[in-house]
Amino acid sequence: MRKKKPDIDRIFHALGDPSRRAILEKLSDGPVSVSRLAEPLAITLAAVVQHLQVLEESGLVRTEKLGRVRTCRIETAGLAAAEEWIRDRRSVWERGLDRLGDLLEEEE
Amino acid sequence: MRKKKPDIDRIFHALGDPSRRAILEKLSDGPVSVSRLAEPLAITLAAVVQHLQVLEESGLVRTEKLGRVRTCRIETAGLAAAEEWIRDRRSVWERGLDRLGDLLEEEE
DNA sequence: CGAATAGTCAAGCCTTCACTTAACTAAATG
DNA sequence: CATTTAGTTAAGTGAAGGCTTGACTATTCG
Repeated sequence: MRKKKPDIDRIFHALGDPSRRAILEKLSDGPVSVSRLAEPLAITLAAVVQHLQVLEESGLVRTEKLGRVRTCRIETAGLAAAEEWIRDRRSVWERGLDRLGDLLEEEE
Repeated sequence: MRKKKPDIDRIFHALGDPSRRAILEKLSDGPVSVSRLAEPLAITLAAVVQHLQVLEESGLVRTEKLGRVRTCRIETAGLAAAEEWIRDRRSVWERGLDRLGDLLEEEE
């Protein structure tokens, strides 16, 4: 059993919120400061900071503070983990489809 | 502007819950009845039914009732949409990395 | 220096959410 | 027919979640 999971639980929880996904979308264009991130978002700076905390704890975002500006960037490893989880579910299922309605169980 | 989303919102919300992901994991081995789905899950049948509703409304699962048994199966299109969203974020980011070869250090 | 800028922290407020219990319907089985 | 099996629905509860306000800390600028 592999124990070294990049916290799939926190990752998917973080991805579950639309504001957080919006942040990631913005961030995928490149590193952005917190207030710049907040600008288009119809919510308070404070709220953005809270989302950022969740994103950082889940490993989806990395931030770094220089002077009074905190710069945020996407951490691809987190996204990759989520993508992998999904791909796994899909591929197992599609392998199952090869049976084409057969009631035989798997092997392996 | 673009309205043609396969309900990314509901999909990621659905994926955000661990019980729901457990259901999907089980389902990726092949179609299963509701009560069989509930068996390993430390929650009530009623709770499972509710999760199933969320999963079905999000398009991640399709169900079909024959007699008194409802059979559930994974709908790969939903998973594919989520996977695509993630891949998009990643690829845009990685493209950006090519342009700006700025300083970034991996920490472990 | 004083003022503006960029964040941070802590309560508190609602709303949403997962889950339970309990009462109920419909189909298979003895 | 009576019972068990499989699922459905409704109502309620407690906890978590997203967001706001407001007070506070650093840093940069005129």
